[in-house]
Amino acid sequence: MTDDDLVFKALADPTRRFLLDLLFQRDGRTLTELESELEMTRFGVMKHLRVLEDAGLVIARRSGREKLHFLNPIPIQLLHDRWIGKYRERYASALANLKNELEDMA
Amino acid sequence: MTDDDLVFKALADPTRRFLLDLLFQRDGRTLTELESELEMTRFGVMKHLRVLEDAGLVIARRSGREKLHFLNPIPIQLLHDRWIGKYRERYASALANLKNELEDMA
DNA sequence: AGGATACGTGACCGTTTGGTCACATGTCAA
DNA sequence: TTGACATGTGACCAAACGGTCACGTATCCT
Repeated sequence: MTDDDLVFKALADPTRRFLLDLLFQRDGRTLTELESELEMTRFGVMKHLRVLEDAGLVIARRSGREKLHFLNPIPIQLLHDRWIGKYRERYASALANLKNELEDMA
Repeated sequence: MTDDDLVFKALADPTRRFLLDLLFQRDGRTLTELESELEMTRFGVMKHLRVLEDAGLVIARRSGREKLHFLNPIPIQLLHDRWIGKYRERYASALANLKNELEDMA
């Protein structure tokens, strides 16, 4: 499985995107803290965090008996650079074409 | 299921991303034409195209006995605007912070 | 020391997903 | 009009996924 695929798959679940949002608001939270924001058992949240870690979207650091979770925006940046960007360019050129057609009609 | 979720889920499969790439190269292809590029039966490809259509990433038009498929970059643009963009900003500011720290060390 | 706290593992289970197939419908062209 | 072609439907199956639970380990605090 390629890196991009891990990231795309990780982003495919709404609970995981919500976790990213939580960490976006405030970093360095523990598992129990994140769990308290979700209607789900600790184990479910743990599994999701695992997927996010494997994709590199979350980086965790042990501190005593706690595990602190941090957001890593770099995979999303890379995804954008080598995949999403080109489709946005097409969107832009599509808009430009439409603009030209409208002007030709006038 | 929200629109964003449909798009994320559609993008989560490598075969579907490959189909988008094919349509990005050249639009308006028929199902059989797309099938010939994949190691998969026609039915598998049909299912994937269905998912892409439901997410709005592909728009199809019937022409006689053929069905022509077109790429629609707008959902990706929207996804970027209201989701991916903010994580890229954090990436940018993280880079800026790193730069500052390096300069302070000098 | 010992109880409370925070996290981890493996098994388990229902649902979704990716893929195939038999069969059916609509369309073109001689 | 008949045969070849292009797409569609529903059933089916194995694998992956989302989620829970019983149990276990490490750490803190008094």
